[in-house]
Amino acid sequence: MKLSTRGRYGVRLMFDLALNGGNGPVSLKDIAARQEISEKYLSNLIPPLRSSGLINSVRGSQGGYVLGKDAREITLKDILLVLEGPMHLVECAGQPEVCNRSTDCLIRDVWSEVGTRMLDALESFTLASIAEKQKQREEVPSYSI
Amino acid sequence: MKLSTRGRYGVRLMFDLALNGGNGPVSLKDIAARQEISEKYLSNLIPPLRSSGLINSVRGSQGGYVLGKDAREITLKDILLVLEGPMHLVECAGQPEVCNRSTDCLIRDVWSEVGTRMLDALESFTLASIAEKQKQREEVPSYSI
DNA sequence: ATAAATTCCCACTAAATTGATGGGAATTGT
DNA sequence: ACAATTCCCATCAATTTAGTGGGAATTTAT
Repeated sequence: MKLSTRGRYGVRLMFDLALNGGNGPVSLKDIAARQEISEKYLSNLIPPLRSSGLINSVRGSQGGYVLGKDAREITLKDILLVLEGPMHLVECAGQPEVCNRSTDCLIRDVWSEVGTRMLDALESFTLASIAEKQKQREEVPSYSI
Repeated sequence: MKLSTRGRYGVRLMFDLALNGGNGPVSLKDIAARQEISEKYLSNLIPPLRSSGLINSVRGSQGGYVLGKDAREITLKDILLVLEGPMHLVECAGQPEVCNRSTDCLIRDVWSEVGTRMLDALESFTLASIAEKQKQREEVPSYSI
C-alpha cells in the first residue's frame, strides 16, 4: 500500500510548477535540478499530466511547462488519479460483476468506503493550500536553538 | 495504490473464521473451499497472522484455526498491517531523516495526514461489525422482482 | 499401532509491476 | 544556423507479487 515513486515524483513536479511557474514556462531541466530527480524519469510523467489538462506545454527554446489551471483547483487526488490510475483498493470496487460471492461483495462495500475516505483526504489538499502552508512555515521563526 | 491479493485474501480468511469459527477450529481446507482460494496460497498468510496473535492454531487431525481474540477487537487495520506491513504512503512518513529537502518534508506532512485518515477508516471496521452488516443484509428481503 | 487429517516450515519459480535509461525527430527563440 | 526544449519511440533492469512443491511433525480416530 505504498505510493509509487511515479505518484510521489509527479506531485513534486506539480508542486514545483506551482511555486516556480509565476513568470513563464518552467523547463523540465530546472524542475529536475531543484527536485533532484532524473529529468528522464520526469519526462515519462508529462504525457498523462498534459493530456489530462493539468499542465500545458510550450515547445522550443525557452519553452517548458505551466499549470493547466489555477493552483487552487488542482488537488492531490487529481494528480494521483492521472498518474496512478483509478485508486480503488480492489479491482471490483467499480465493477460489481467481477465478484460473485455474497460475502465477498459485502467486503467490497467496505473497500469502497475506505477508498472513498482516502480520496476525500487527497481531495482536500490543493497545490495552493500546500504552498500556503509552506509560506507560513517560512514566516514563523523557529524556536529551536 | 491497489491492495495486494495478500491483503484481500487475508481479510477474507479472517472473515471466514469469524463467521464459521463458532464450534471448534476451522481447517484451511474448508476456508479455501468456501472462499475459492488456493489452500497453498492461504497457507502463506498463516505464519504472520499467527505470530501476531490474530489467530491461534490447533494441530493434528480435526485441527485448524480460531480467532486469536474477539471478533469485535479485530479491525481491518490490524489484519492489513500484519499482512502488508506498515502502510505509510511514503517511506519517509515515519523516518524524517530520509528526506532532506524542505519542500519535500512539507509534502511529507501531507502524506502523513492522508495515511492517518486511511488508517482511521480501516480501524473503524471490525470483523464483528462486518459480520453484523452481513446478517442485516440477509434478514432484509429484497424488493427487486 | 496404524492411518488419516492437518498444521508447519523449508524453498523455489513465474509473472507482473515499477524504476530507470537511450536515442532521435520536431519545434521555436536568439 | 544553432541551441534549447518538448515529444515520442522503445528497451532494459530491478523489485515485488503471485503461486507452487515437498516433506516433517502433530494429533485424532479407528
